Amino acid sequence: MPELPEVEVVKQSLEKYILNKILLKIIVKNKNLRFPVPKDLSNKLSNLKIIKIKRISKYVVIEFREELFLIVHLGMSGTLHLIKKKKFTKNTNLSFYHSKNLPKKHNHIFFYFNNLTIIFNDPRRFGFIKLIKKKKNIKNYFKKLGPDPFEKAFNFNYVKQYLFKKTKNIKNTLIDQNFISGIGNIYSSEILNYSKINPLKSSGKISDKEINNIIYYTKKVLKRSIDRGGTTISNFHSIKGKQGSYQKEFRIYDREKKSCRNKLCLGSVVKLNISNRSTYMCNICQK
DNA sequence: AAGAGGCCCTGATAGC
DNA sequence: TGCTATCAGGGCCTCT
Repeated sequence: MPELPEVEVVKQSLEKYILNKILLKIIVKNKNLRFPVPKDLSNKLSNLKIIKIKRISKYVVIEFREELFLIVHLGMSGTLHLIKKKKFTKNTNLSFYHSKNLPKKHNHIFFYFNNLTIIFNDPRRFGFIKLIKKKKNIKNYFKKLGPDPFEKAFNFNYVKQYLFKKTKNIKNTLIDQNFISGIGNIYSSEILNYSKINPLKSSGKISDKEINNIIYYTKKVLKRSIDRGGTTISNFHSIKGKQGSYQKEFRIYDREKKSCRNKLCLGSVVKLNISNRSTYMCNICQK
């Protein structure tokens, strides 16, 4: 699930359900995620109130009292699920499953609250959670990340300065978290198609007009996706909680051989392999 | 020292 | 049907 929009949706869901609540305990069923889950996690966090929930790039940061921060990363296949003791309602937010639809396998961590439980599920285990003490260490942990696309720091001067000295292709630069944080493989293709830029074009050769397009469409695409609840693809289970629907609006991603959706363009979608990852582009309008 | 590529892991799908 | 190969939303690490 996890590029910026999907993580933002998860963050908003968590705010709705666990902000200002007290965590009772954590049970770790499988500590072998991307990084081992710390042993004393439950001891450190039990009976502490959650006072803030943030998204930083593709990470969710849950702040507890006593300056303890739980960093959650969903990797490629991580999801959070909600079990409520009360009756499940249609208002139950995105990204959570009704208890009866909880996947049978790969439920690694259980976070217990008074009337609900949050479950971290991740088949591929590229996700992880990490505990950090003190605010200054949070800053330090994320110090290499580029600006968030919605921050003022993501502006023409910044992008121009960053790109002009780079030789690698613009697609790889867009998904480089040290440049901008939050764009991944799907949205990079979408943004470049809207911007009419060939993904293989050298970053240093991107024109001023193209820079403005990248900035404009990055915000536009990500915002639109957040509003649609993010993107849901590769469903492992047919019955889920409410899903994101941005995949219905894909203009280029996963549309190989279909026609380009840009206005007046008669091109068709080509699939490229760039650094061992799929990239989609129009064979006519993306120069 | 920037950039390319391998790798971590499970599951879905395509092709034979 | 049952095998094998390939691919999947990320990012860290190593090598050049």
